[in-house]
Amino acid sequence: MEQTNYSITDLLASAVETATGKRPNILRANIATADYGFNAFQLREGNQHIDSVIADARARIVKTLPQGITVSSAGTFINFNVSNELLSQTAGNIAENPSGGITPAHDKTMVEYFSPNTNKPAHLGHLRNLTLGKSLSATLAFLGHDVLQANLTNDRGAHICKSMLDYQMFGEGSTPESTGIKGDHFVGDYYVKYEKALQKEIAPIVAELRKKPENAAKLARKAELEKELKPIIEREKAQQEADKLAKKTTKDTRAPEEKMKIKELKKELEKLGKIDEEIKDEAKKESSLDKQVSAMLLKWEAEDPEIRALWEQMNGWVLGGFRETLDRMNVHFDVEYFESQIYNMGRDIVMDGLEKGIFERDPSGAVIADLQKLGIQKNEGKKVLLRSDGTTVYTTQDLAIAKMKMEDHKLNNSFYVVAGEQDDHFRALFGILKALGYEWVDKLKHLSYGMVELPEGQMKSREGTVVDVDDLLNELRDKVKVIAAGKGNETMSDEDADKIGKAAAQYYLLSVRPESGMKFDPKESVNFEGKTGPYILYQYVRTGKILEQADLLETAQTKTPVDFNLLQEPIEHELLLKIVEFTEKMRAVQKTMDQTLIATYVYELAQTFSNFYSKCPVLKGDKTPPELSQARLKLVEYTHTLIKQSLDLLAIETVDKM
RNA sequence: GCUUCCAUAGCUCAAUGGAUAGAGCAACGCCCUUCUAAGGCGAAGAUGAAGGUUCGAUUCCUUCUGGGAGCACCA
Repeated sequence: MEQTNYSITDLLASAVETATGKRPNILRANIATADYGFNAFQLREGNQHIDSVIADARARIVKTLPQGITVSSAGTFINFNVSNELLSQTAGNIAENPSGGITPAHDKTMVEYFSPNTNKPAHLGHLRNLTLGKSLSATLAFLGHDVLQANLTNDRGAHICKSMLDYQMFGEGSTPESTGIKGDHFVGDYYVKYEKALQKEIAPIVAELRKKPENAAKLARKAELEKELKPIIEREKAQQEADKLAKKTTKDTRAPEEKMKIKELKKELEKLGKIDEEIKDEAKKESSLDKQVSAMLLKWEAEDPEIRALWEQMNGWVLGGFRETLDRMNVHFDVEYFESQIYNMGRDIVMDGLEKGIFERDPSGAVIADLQKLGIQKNEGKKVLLRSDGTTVYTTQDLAIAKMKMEDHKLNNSFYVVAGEQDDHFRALFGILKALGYEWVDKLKHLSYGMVELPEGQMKSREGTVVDVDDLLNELRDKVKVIAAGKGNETMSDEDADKIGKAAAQYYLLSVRPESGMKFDPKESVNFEGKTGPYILYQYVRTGKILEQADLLETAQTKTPVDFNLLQEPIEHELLLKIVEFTEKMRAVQKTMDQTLIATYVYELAQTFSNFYSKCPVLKGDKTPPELSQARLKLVEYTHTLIKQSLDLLAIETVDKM
């Protein structure tokens, strides 16, 4: 029985392997005259001349190629052309069964993402996290994993007590219901108010501290340095800009001593730059508000009924707010962890490690892991696992959760979707687990992603420069409605507008490699034209519309086999090649776990389709004969299926009308 | 100071060690009597610097320059 073919590159690689004994890496051709190719250097043995390698290989390969494929060569490449017949057949197989060319994993895999704090609403960083986590989960499921989506809510600690304290003082019994404010925003407002009150309280203390001779001296020196360096830095910047424009590098003519001096001054300024923060931190020690927060945290830990009741009430509000946002993003977790329930766990793991001599006890009584000794990092570094008062820290809990996850759910893989700020934390966590001898540690993976930055720089909740997820989604939804109305569509539902707006945001966030940071300009970043979510949805709507009309027209389904040789337009060939690329892309995703590959692919597919759409009428009887119409209709059908499939993997919802 | 990530077109981003480094936005010029112009077509525009490995480097290695993030009793 012949095996169903899902991959042209498989066919090609196998043919070459049979012919030459070597399996080359087949790429899509970069030139117009060929479809696929590989560099013949891959076949070379020793110092054989490349031309004879090519001639020899071609002569052999031509005998092993399946029907519908021809071979040629150009430069150091051996190239192939594939018939539309064979491409269509493969495309049909993929559309029928998109994961057919993938070896399924049969793994049980957990994806932990979101991980919010219950003191403020979700912001843009969380949206990148949600988008990546949700998409990773969908992709893993497609690859055959049995996926458990998990969330760890950080619902206790000093930061939670801050909003509690402020509410206790000024809340006056108001609630999200009584004020009409969404729960997470309601609580977040108290968190912000607390921070403001704190700044106000410490202002006089800060003023006093600034007068202390040592601080005053530092501050004066800082001002002096700033004044001195400002013109120099401005000149350097201007020079760099000018060089960039002129595409050259101007030689730095300053004397070496001068350069050294400037460098040292810059370093000194950088150190002094922290003086303001240091003074504030010192002032906070005097703050009655911060003392009250600490007292409240102690009461919480002692399970004081009044504090616990307030905590439960406020957390309930926040979680209710999160639930709304998550529902809107279609995120549903299978497993929910709460820090309040696990923050005390992990002590036994640490004590066990201490007994075995893996950890050490600090003179102060704290238990620490020496990261250098454990071979986790080259340079000096220590991590506290139990505080000197015996209480646990973040790392302690994470040791416990990792173990709990692996053992309770018998996982084959455990992904943590967490921002790159915590790269060191995960390196240490995994290293410590390895030192403790847990053999499953290799199954833990940190999917790290970069910060989302605004044009003004990093988002800071205290400075009110955060982009709130709910606000952003609302703005996008409204913008979509305005655009739709401008195009004559006055009746678009809120639901569709919301889907299109979300697609814009999600696609933008998924179009950048996770590890790199990204800039987000609220005014410009989320467009609706060009390489965007709405563009892809628009092409999807077009495919759907054609298929719908075809259904209406062809009341009697033609049973004659479709003749794909009727497809003579270059763009039809290109579209087939793009459709068939789906399997290769998914194999790459399987290897790299990088969903942005899918984002790129689905855009290219949509773009190729759009080109096809403008050049090749499908259902215009006067221009397109029925047989050709039928063949083109198949291309539309395959495209429709694979855009939908790809968007599913990105966790982007589709609409039927735009 | 140490660790780590990054540097590609005016801007935002692509490119498993392979062919002429791709897109989108912005700016310029065309195309709606044609399945929805949130569209299509055209022209213009780039690998931070210097070395090294290789038949071949945006990709790997070293140094430099510039940016982000992190550096034990927060999470």
